[in-house]
Amino acid sequence: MPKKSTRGTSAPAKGGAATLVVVESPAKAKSIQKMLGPAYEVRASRGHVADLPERELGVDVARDFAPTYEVKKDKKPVVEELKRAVQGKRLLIATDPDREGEAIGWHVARLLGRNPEEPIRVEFHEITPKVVRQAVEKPRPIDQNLVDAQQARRVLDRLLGYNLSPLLSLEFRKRALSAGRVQSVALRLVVEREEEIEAFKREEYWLLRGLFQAAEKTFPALLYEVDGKRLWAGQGEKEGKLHLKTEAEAKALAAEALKGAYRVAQVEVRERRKSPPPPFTTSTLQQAASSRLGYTASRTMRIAQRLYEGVDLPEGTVGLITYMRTDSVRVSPEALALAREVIAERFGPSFLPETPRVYKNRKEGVQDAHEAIRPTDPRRTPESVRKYLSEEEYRLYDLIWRRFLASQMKDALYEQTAVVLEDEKGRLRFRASGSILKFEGYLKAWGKEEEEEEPPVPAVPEGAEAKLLQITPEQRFTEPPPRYTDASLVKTMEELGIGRPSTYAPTLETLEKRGYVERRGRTLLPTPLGREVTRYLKERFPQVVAYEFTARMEDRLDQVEEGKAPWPQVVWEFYEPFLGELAQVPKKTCPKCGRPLELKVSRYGQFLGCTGYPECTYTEPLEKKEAEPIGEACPKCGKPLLRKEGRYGSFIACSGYPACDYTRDDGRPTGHTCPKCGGRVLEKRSKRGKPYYKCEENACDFLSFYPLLDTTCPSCGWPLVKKGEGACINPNCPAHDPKLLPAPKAQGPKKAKKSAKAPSAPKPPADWEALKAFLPSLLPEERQAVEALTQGKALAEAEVKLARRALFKLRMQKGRAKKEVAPA
DNA sequence: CAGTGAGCGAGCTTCCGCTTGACTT
Repeated sequence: MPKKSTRGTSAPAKGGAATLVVVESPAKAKSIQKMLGPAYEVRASRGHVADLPERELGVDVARDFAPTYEVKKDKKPVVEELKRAVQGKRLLIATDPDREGEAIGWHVARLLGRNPEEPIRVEFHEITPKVVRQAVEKPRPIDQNLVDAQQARRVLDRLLGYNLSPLLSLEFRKRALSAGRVQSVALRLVVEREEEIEAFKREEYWLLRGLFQAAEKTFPALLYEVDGKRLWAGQGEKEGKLHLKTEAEAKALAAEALKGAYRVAQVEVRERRKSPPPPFTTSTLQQAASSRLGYTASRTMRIAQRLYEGVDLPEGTVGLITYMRTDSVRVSPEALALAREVIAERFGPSFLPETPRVYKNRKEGVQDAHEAIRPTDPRRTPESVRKYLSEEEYRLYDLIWRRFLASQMKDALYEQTAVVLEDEKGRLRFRASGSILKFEGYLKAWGKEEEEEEPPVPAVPEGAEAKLLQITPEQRFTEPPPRYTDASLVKTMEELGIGRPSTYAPTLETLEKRGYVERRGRTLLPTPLGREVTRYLKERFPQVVAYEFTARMEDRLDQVEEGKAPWPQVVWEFYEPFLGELAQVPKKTCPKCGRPLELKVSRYGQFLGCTGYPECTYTEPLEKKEAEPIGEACPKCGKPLLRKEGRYGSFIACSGYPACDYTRDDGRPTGHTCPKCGGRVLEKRSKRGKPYYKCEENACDFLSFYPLLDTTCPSCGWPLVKKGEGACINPNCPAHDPKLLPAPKAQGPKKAKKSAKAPSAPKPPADWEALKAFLPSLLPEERQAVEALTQGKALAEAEVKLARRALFKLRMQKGRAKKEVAPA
C-alpha cells in the first residue's frame, strides 16, 4: 500500500488530473500529455526502474530462481517522483507493448503499491490523438505471462554472465573480464572470421576476355562455357565445372579460341526490376551509416538520439525523427500519406506507385512497440533544416529522409542484355552482358549502391557472324571473406537473433572496452585475449556460445508468453546443462594447502585468494605482467633494457634494477632529434588524450605541446613547432614565443605557490559528523591524516592529498551503508 | 607534462535490456 507522503499535497501535479499515465520515454510523455489533456498527468519511467542487484547474484537458485529486485540506483528519484504523482490518482501503465515494457509496467505498478491484476495496463500502438484516446478507455490487467518471460530472460542472462565472468578472470588472471549470452557469441563471430581469413589460401584462376566484332560493332565478351561445362571462377572444385587454374591452361585455350569462327547464338533482352529497401530499423540504420558515412554504431545512435529528442528550429524545438531503437519497418498511415505527397511534388508523380508499399517484419504477427525510423514529417527536407544542424546531424537526417522516401517510390527499371557467341563446333561459348538504367525510380532518392550498371552491349542480330579479334587471359585470385565491420556484425547478430536494437552498439563497445577486439579503420580485429577467451568458452561452454542458443531460448520464452510453460522450468532447462559444463571446469588449487582458489576483492582491486581463508592466507595478484626485453643494452651498465608498465604508463628500464636505476621514456618516436640533448623526441599522450612531445631521456627536460616541424628556426637552429606559420620554443632564442612552454620549474615561484596555499588551511568538511562513524574502515595513516585535517593542523601537501582521498572513501562507505539500511 | 619498478588484500566486478542525464576523487 502506498505510504502517506507528507509532501503529497505539494506534488507538481497538473491541476486536477485524476489519472497518472506512465510511459517509458520523456519525449513520448510530452506528446501524449498534449493528446490526453489536463485530466491526465503523463510521466516517464525512463526505461527499467527495477532490476536484480548489481553486486550480487540476486537469484535464489534453490527456490525456483526467485529473483531479488531493487530500484535501480539512477532511478530512485524517478520512482520517488512517480510515487508522489500517483497520490490520489488512478494509475495507467502505458509502457511499450512488448515483453520488456510489460515488465517495466509490472515493476512500476508494484512499486507504486497498485495491484497488477486490476485493469491498469493500456497499449499505444500508434502515437496519434485518436488511437491514444481510445487506448486509455480500454485498460486490461498486466499480462503476467509476458512479465514471466522477461523474468526468465533476465534471470538466465544473470546466471550465465555472473558465473562466467569471474571464472574468466580467474582463468586468465586478468581483472574485469566478462562473458555473456550476447557478447560472447558476437566475439566468437569476430574471432572465427579472422581465423577463416588466416586459413584462407588465395587461389589463382584465369578468365579469358575476348574482343568480338559482329554487325560492324566491336564489344568484349567473357568465355563462360567449354563443352557444356561452365567455367567456375571461385574457390575449390565443383562437380562438372571447369576451372582454369594456370596461365598455361588459359593460354592454350586462348590460342584454340582464336582459330574458331563465331556467330551470335543468342540475344536476350529482358527487363529487370529492383525494389527499394524498407525504411530503417536500428540495425539497418547502423549498417547504412557505417558503409555510407563511416560512422560507428555508437556514433550513429548518439546522433540519432539528438535528432529524436529535438533540434531548435525557428518554429521551436522539433523532434526530427521517430524513435531510433526499433526492429519494426511499420509506418503510420499519416506518415505514409505525407511521404506520397512529398514524392509526387519533389520527384514527380511518375515516381509514385499506385498503392503504398507495405513492408513486413521479420517476425510476423508480433505487436511492435515502435515504428520504423523515419522523419517525423517528410516535408522537412534535409536542405530546409541543414542550417540548424551540425554536419553529422545533417548527414544522418539526410540518410534517414532519403531512405524513407525511397521506400515508398517505384522500382528502378533496367534493361538487361545478354549476347551469347558460339564457335562453329559449339564447344566454346562467350557471353557479353550489359544493363542500362531505363527508369531511376527509388534510386533518385536513395542513390545507387555500387556498380548497378554494366556498359551496354550493342544491338546485334541473332545468327549474325562474329569475329574474335583478340583474346586476353586475365589473372585473378579468390578473395578471403571480409573482416566484420560494425555494419556487418550488427547484421549478423540480428540474423542470429542475438541482442536487441538498444544493445547492438553497447555490445560492440563492451568488446572493445574489455580488450577483446580492436578497430582497424572500419573493421574489427580480435585481440590475442579475445581469441583466447573464445577458445576457452568454446571448449568449456560450447552450449552457451552456440550460435543457436538465443534462438532456442526465444522459442521457449514464446511459450512462457503463451502460458504454456512456467518460467522457472524454462530457466532450469538452460541452466542445468550450464551447471554441468561449469562442474567440468578444473579448479585452480592453492599451492600451499591444495584447496581451490577463488576470485577475491580488496580495496586495492581483484586478486586470487585461497578459499581456506583465514586458515590459509595464500594470495596471488592478477595480471602479472612480465616485462619484455626491447633488444637494447643499457647505456649505463650494459645489461638488457626492458619495457615496463608503471603507474603512468609504459617506460624503458634497466634489467639490472635496483643495482642500476637507468630509465627513459617510452612512446612513439617522431623522427625528430632533441635540440637540447640529441636524443629522440617522442609523442606521448596525457591522460585526457592530448598529445605532447618530449625527449625520451628523463635527464633532459625538453618538452613541447606542439608537434615539431622539419623546418628550423633561422636565428637559433632549433626545430620550429607547428603553430601558425611555425614558432620557436627555444627559451634562449630572440624569436621565442614564451606562451609556448609550460611554466618553468624554477625555485622561486614554487615556494611562492606553497606559501600561497598555506592560508587555505584545511577545514573539517561540512558532513564530518556523519562521516566520523566510518573512521575505523580507514588505514591507520589515512585515519591520522583525516583527523589532523579536521583538527585544523598544518599538513604537508602529500598528507592533504591522502586526507582528501580518505574523505572520499568515507563518503562512499556512508552511501553504501545507507543503502543497506534502507530495505530493512 | 613532470613521476614510474612490489605486494598487499578478504568484498568489487561481471550479465542483458529498457531509458536518459551529469560533480566528484
